[in-house]
Amino acid sequence: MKLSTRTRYGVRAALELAANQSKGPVQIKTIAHRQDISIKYLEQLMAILKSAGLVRSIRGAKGGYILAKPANQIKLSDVFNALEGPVTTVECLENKNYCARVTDCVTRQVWAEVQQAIMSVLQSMTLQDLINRTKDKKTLNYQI
Amino acid sequence: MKLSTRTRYGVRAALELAANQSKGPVQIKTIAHRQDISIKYLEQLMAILKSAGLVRSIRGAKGGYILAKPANQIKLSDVFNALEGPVTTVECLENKNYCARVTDCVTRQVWAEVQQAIMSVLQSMTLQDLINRTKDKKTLNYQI
DNA sequence: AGTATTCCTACCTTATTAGTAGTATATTAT
DNA sequence: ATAATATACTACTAATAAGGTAGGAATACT
Repeated sequence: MKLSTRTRYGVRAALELAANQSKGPVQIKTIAHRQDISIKYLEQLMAILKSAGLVRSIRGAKGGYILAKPANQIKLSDVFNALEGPVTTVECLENKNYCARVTDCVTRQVWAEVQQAIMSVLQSMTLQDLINRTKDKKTLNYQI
Repeated sequence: MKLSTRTRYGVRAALELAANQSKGPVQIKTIAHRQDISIKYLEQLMAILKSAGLVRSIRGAKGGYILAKPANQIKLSDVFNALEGPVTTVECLENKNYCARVTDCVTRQVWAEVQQAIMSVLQSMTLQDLINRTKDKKTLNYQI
């Protein structure tokens, strides 16, 4: 049940944008450098966040990325969903036709509860909440 | 954040044993057949559960597997941990030396909360609880 | 025009998951 | 004893996904 680097990197990148909301677009290379992520890889992650409607891009010189909405309106679950896909611990939670026993399968219920537990945590936090948590606002202290 | 078949199969196998606790050992091939799992693959999963101390094996003819403890003393988190490894959403939760910023990293706190949420669900259920949940005790209704 | 940036798409490498195969070892029943 | 029935052990293989590279096209600012 490990988190993919995709999600971890993506959350960190989103936080970088959140921290710089007032200061205009942030370039991929800046984020990549600050967070120690491959530029080319991050490029792809940003594209995912963009198509999920969480960030907006500005092309060309002096371009970069900005959040598409205020940081207090972006829940961690939004970022998570975009990058990790829906938190579907098992196939049959998404696709009811996956298995005939769906209606009263005990293990399915368990995994559903696990999934719900994860989502409640992630839905309860916005990017802004996380920014507020950081003690030293200048240097965002996360690198996982 | 998908669950591996390893864990899914393992939980189902453990439930088969729980359901047959009073009736002596259950053979791998029986479980494999009932749960539609490859015999050879399940063999390996049972070995993992065994080395985790959750089941005991009886070799030779009329042998098979039984739970090492009463079903109400085996938490789902035990089975999960054995098969999936500790629910470590990120490396630094296990290994504090993994990253220098550990002490006040915001994202680490988030993943820790997620991890805690998952564990509380799994720790709150025993195999017996799940058996009790099944409506029709004869045919264990799970196949995910 | 020139430079800086995102955009797009294809590729590659490595790790993990899921599964197979074969043989050795232990236990029971005959 | 011997045959039959189980697990135990170890190695191999195939498929998939994760993580990352590469190159150039499109766009926008100066």
